[in-house]
Amino acid sequence: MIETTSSMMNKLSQSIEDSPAPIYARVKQAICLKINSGEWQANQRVPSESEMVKALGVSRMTVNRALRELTDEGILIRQQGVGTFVAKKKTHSALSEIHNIADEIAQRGNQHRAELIEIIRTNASMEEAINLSVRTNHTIFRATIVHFENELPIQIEERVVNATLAPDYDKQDFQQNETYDYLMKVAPMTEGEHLVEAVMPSAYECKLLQIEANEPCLQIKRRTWCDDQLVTTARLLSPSSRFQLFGHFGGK
Amino acid sequence: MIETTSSMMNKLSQSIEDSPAPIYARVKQAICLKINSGEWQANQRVPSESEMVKALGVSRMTVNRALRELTDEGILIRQQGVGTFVAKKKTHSALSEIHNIADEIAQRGNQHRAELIEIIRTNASMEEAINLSVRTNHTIFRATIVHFENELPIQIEERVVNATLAPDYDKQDFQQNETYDYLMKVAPMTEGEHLVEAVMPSAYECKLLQIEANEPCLQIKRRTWCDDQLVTTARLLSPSSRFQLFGHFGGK
DNA sequence: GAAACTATCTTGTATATACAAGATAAACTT
DNA sequence: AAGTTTATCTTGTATATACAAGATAGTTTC
Repeated sequence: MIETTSSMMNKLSQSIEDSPAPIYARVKQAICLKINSGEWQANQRVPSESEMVKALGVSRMTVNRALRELTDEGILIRQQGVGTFVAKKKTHSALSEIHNIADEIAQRGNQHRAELIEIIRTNASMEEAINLSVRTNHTIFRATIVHFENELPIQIEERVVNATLAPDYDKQDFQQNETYDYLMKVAPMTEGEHLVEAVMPSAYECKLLQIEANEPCLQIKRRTWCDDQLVTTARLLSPSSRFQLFGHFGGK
Repeated sequence: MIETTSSMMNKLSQSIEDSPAPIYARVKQAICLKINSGEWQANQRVPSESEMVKALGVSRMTVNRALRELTDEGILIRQQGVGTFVAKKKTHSALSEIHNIADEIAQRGNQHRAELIEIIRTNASMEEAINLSVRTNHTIFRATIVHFENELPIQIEERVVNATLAPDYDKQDFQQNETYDYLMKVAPMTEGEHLVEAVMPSAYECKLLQIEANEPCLQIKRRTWCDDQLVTTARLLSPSSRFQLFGHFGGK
């Protein structure tokens, strides 16, 4: 069956019903929904601007902005005189998916164990708590955890958690690494960023990691948000001999 | 001396003289020039849209597009009802994008220069040439390049290139970093992977990078393919004080 | 048949206009 | 003096209109 343009637009017009978001953003959402649901496949052509104008009842400039921004974001590909097409999904680096070291270790078939060194509940800005230039004056948890792979220390986790969003963080079982699942449950991460550096560990950190003083470490600072609210920040420190980051891009 | 708005716009109007690029792009360029030259400092307020309209003789929507895109790119910060400000310069690299250090440095508004230390054409397996467990028995180029940001060494690039796919690699201008464009031209990368580690540089590498012997470095090993053929492998070494990896996921 | 032209589709840009909404300082009221 | 209103600045969005320019299919011309 050949899908006609009108059938392509079926639910598109319903999905931009009135909501607080601006129109161009709703148009973007509606298009993303079509793509993510699989209804609009990669390389497939999407309706032209004028068709969307007719179907959605908005002006062409509004549709144009939505399509242009999605093109900038790599979701669509446009060619003057030809049309607009769904871009192939970019497989971005596994770096963005290593949120949970326990899962990674399990995936390697090794045994994971976490050791809670310290956890405190305090009232401090996130900025004070971890050097990532963020301002929130909430009650926070500050935890230090050491992760083991087959009883060998592989990572120090210094985590700061927004206690307003995750009030029961300290009641989780740290040894079984329930903390990650708990955080995802109470405040599913919608946005995040990380900073990767090479650093020399302090003497105390060397002791925790059971490494020589001259071994460099990979440090990952990560911040994750849920709907514009900072949920948690983390500083992850791993000795280079036991931890590497691997990423893959392009291809299938 | 207080800088008046009119003096802020002095050369701005001259710099968008007619050229092939669209007007909004020329407005963006002119603003970037002001920022990169240091005339508009970080956190400083820039002229309002209506002021730019008057000064440049273009419509407000065109100025708005230029400012909006620069905001999306993290160059500017806008606040409704208040104004537009120069954002603090970000000194990190985007991890999700393909690495071309020259472009990244240019994007930061800094000057890039590359120095070719050595290039040889030889017959060896890629596996021998760089320790990444890859087998190809082709003729290869092996080059060592040092990249400078504002005359400060920021990265050592040890590159191995498949000479069958890129026969004229050694004829490119290394100082101008034509090599990246050349590789993309002869064998557009369709797939790649990278491995990130923290390492201690050798004495020779410290000398090339002009750093102390105890400074850890971020090492990125990268392999890129074009249609299942290995095009090039690279080992990129950057001192932690001058180079960080940055990644962003989720959100818009 | 081949080349040139044309109509018509597409996206890309530029403009004027309009109103909404956030922020701020001055003016006003109590 | 303290709070309220108002005027006015800012950015944010939505629209209609217009023309430019790339691509393509069909038509005409030679």
